[in-house]
Amino acid sequence: MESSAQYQLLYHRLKKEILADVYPIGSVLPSENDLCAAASLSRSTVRQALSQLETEGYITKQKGKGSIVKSKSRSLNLLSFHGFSAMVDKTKMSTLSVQEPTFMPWPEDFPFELSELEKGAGCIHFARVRSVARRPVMYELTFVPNLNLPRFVRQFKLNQSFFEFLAKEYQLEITGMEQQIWAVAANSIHTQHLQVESNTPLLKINRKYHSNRSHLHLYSILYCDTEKYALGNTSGVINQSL
Amino acid sequence: MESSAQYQLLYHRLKKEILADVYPIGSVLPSENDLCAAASLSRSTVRQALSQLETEGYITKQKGKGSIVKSKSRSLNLLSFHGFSAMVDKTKMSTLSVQEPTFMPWPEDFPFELSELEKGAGCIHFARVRSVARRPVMYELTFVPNLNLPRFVRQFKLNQSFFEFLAKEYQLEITGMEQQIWAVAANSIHTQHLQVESNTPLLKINRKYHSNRSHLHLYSILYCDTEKYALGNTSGVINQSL
DNA sequence: AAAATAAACTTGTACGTACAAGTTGAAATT
DNA sequence: AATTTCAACTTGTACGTACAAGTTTATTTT
Repeated sequence: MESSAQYQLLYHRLKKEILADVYPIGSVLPSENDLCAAASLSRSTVRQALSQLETEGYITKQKGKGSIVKSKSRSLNLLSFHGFSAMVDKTKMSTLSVQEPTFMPWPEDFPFELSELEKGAGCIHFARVRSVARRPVMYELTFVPNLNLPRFVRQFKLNQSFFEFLAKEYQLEITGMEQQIWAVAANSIHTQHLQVESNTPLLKINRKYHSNRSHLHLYSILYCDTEKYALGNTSGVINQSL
Repeated sequence: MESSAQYQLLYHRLKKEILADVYPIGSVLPSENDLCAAASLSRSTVRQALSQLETEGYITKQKGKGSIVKSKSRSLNLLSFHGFSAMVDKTKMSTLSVQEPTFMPWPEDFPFELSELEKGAGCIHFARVRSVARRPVMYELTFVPNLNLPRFVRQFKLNQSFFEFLAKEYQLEITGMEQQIWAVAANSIHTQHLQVESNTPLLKINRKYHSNRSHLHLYSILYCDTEKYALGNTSGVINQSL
């Protein structure tokens, strides 16, 4: 962490504590004045930290009441499976390795444009199948340019979170992404991995992730069986008021 | 406009001026000190307005340089068609009315949960087909609760932008949305409107839009033929957890 | 002329004060 | 006991100061 600003330090601390359930969802954070006293900071500085938590969706503030913890992450938004009414139980999710991480040249029909830097570096590729309640729902192909990611092939285990691994091992954070979405008919590869009949409609998503290393992008190709679980996400600033 | 706060007034003024090309994309806003002097405000207040413009994606700030206009809207991200490499020519897009706006009760199998307020109000419904280069690509069903939207049925023309109409007529702004996405096989209704063969894979998207009126939501059901054009979007700062 | 330096900008961080306005619960009144 | 009132919270808005740090332009020096 190289953020030396006081409000950034407080922001990170509060975010960690929210994620660690020190302040569970629905609970109220200490008041601004309490945070001032505890951290020996001015109210302006404390408010700057809280403001960042608010814009990132972790808390909502209510005049007269306080700062209420809203959610523990805003990234569920990007790629989460939903049942028809309730969120899928995370304990029922599992990941199967289809292709262990290997170093290889970029595929010839790679659907994304690559920079010269990326082309020259070659890529690391792996593939996984995600299941919910033992039912395969997503077949995911990931491609990473081999740029300053030492020991990746050996150290990354496919059953762990890819993004968390990148953050912990390389201080690499995902800052944004572009995606394109199609509906396609399942071919023989998909029928095998997703256990669906041929020509079943599948969601195909091509994703390019941007990171805090300006020239390093990650690429994913996803095939999703939405027969039972829809792919859901949320975007923008949503007003609460349950 | 019922925002009496000074920073809100400045925020709205600057936003309008950005949209009106007083400050085109890439240009630099007046410096914070200039804005202070011009509006007789303190720098904190000016910074609060600029901060809001920044989090909403209108400007980026750069230390030492200034506030640079980034984009004129943040909602195009939500729904745009892409060709394989370049954006589709907007002049080739057209809209066909399938169902003119009519007042009706909510459908019995409506896929979203409705509040009691919305249920009681009934809904306004209309449907459109969007085409790119004379090829139908999207069949869109829209449902709006009949809440304080006078003259809607009479005044809204289906070939105009729905969101722009709401903004201009009712000062209604879209602040966010939730969506669920499926891949489905085309049935007889879709084959008719989208001119595709039966069982063609289609993208189905259910959307709930949130607005600046906290109890007013808009609902859309979309069917997209992605044979030729993918549905693309970009999302800003996101977090890990995959 | 070229390079180093300094001055004059810009935004970023951090401190402080004061009061407005919404919420809550205890105290006083009925 | 029920209601009203008020005090003690909470966040929101707005003002001010001071300095740090990045960028650009003008000046001075080489």
